[in-house]
Amino acid sequence: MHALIRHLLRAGSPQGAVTARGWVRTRRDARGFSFLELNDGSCFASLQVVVDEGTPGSECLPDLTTGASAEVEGELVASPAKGQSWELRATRIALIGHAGPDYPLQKKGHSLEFLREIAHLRPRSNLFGAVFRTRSRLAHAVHRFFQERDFVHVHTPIITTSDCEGAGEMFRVTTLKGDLDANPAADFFGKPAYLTVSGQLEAETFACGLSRVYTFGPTFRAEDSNTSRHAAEFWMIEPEMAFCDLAGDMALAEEFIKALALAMREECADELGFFERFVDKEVRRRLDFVIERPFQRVPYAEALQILLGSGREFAYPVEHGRNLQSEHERYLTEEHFKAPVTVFDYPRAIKPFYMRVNDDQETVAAMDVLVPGIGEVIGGSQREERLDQLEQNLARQGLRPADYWWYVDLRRFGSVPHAGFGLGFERVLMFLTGVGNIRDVIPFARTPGSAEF
RNA sequence: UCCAGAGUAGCUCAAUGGUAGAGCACGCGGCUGUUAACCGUGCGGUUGUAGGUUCAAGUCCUACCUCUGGAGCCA
Repeated sequence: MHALIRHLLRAGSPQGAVTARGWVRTRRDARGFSFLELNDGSCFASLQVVVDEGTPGSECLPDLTTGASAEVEGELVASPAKGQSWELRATRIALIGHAGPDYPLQKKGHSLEFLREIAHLRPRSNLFGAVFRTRSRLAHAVHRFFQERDFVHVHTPIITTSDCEGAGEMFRVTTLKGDLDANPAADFFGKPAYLTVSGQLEAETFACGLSRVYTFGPTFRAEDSNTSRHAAEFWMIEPEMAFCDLAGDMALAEEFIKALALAMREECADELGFFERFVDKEVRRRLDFVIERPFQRVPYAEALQILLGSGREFAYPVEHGRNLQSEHERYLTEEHFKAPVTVFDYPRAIKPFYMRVNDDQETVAAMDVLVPGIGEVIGGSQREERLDQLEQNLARQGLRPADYWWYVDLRRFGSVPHAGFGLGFERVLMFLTGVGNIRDVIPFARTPGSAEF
């Protein structure tokens, strides 16, 4: 394989006879020679190529316009000018792929909205190169975090027949034509099927056998929500631990967030510098905040007292039995505690059936991790492991135990306390990069009315 | 889905109801170990779509489409 530019730019000494391949960012012509900026996406920087008049292949120079692809052989030498320590002095140059004057990406910056319309070309821009290198490294960091702790990666199904999981509207998966509800038994799976909204219930079955598991895969919500934080298809990470209570769950969640922030700071340093300069000046400060400040834990009831006693006027009233609003969450983490915060023991009435009922019968062992700038990044709970209590919870929410027979079975055979949480990968990327729109941290966003690519 | 804002050249944006402009991109010429190069010059338009008001609409009115921000739902 030819050398990637990131390796060439890390050279410790001059090198003869190297080959670089990439896309032309810009060309500057001087008397008797030309400068080419060649970028291959392997790192943030481009390689400056110097092409003398008469170099073999230099007759293609007029075609080496912004966006064209090229191959350059030459010698890597120390650059005599400022701006780069190494440059490639070409001994042979060739055009690989032409890019005409209608190439949409220019040398100057583009708006994020415009780049979304050319999502097939935006990987060639500085910002999206940085975002997707970051996404790749952090995905790796996610796996490393769990693998180092003996978690087993489970590929939970994408297609599910579990309706009403309570996590939002679902996409129907069907091979039927016409009226889908006329005869569901004739459908491919013999009953209505959907794209998964969560792998949690399936992950619980594996935790109750392999002890510690996690999922990391695509998740689908058919909600007609049009915001900078929602996508119809996104990637979710859901660890699940047997023999674990809420305290253990919170500890893992806090450790996980810190580990990702640390990975961002240490393994994506170039990209972080770019995000800090051009995207969000506060991003590094937020990372340091999460890495260095100890997490604060506060029960929901106490959080309400803090909010009520704050003397602050909130747009939404603080009321027992209601979910905390984004503005409430941000007050707690940014102003009151000035630290990342884990709120736990939420009212039973606002949480789903699978969360474990506390002894007070009023609250459940649920927790949300809040960070500055974003609010909630993780939601999780200890699961209800007692058979009678789970059946009671299902009935209370109008669900039929028969529809959850295999989930209920876990409580009949060797049931154990267990707990887990869920975290949206794109939401975390937004927090770590400072990028403000979820459509810009996922390669090809699926949102209502939009699935072009 | 609700509320608000926006839609003018390839891109980013100007334009009191009265002759649609600039910068960048692109073409041509010049200059230069250049660095989002620079200087000159040229090209570039069904003003989102469809109606309406008016002597006259980019501008005012109505509907629709698309995008953005916020809300709800949530991850």
